[in-house]
Amino acid sequence: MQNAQSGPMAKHTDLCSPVTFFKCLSDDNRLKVLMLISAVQEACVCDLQHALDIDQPKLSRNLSFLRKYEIVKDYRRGKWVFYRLHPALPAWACQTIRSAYENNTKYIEQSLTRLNLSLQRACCDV
Amino acid sequence: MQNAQSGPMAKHTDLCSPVTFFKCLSDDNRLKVLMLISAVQEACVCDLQHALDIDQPKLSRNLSFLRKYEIVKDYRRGKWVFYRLHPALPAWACQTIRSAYENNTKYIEQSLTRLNLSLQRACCDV
DNA sequence: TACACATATGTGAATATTTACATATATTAA
DNA sequence: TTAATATATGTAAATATTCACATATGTGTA
Repeated sequence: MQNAQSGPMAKHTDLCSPVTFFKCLSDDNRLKVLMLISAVQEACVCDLQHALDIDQPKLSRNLSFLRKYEIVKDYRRGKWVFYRLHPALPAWACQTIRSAYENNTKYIEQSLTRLNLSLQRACCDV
Repeated sequence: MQNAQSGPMAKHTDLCSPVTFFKCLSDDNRLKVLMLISAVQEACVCDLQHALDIDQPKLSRNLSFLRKYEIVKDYRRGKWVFYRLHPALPAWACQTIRSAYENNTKYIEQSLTRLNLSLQRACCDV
């Protein structure tokens, strides 16, 4: 008999096995979301959308993915939903995201610039 | 115009963009191979095969994947091929693998035990 | 209540990845 | 040279993921 194989995305039972965690980071938009949140602590959906320059349902899908595996947590404030790294995210995972961010500045640069522009406009203040 | 999307696996030009790196870690067998190598420095294919208990072509495919993106490097010694982390792997990436290994002992435990048994038998000594 | 804005989700098609099996290549020993 | 062992790869089918579009839900305001 063989070990468990990679197969489909892990079910909700093994929230954040290491493979599942890395699957969360293995998509361009998801990784950027995590890097951005790691950089600015929290961001609302519309700011992330500006930063990544992707359509709304696509971002929403990726956020839903990250939520499902408890990598991020959402906080609704009025009309807006803000995202942060999940408070229960293990330290090593948190550190992995931080270190990916710090060591790949070129990769995230443009998105971060856009995010900061969007934050300055403060469209989502409560 | 939208940014580059996740799309197919990155081509050989962007060796080890962070997304590509995490894609390498987002498969059960690949992640285990990397953890094992991180633990014992180097291992030959047949020992990895025993450790992971998967068929030979499947392991070979995954090693080929990791080789392609320069996460591991192969060294032939006689009939056997040994794998190590690639010497050019950036420190942050190396540290990410190490830390995934150290913080998920339960996940890799069984494979590591099998690997050590296989190493004791020393079937692949030159 | 009705409307507008922000965000999320259902669904099928498009696309990417993995698997399984057969077969190829490299090395050593007989 | 032939055989045996170790490892790699071609290929098509199976499977998983992502995309695009339409639409749904939640919240504040007129």
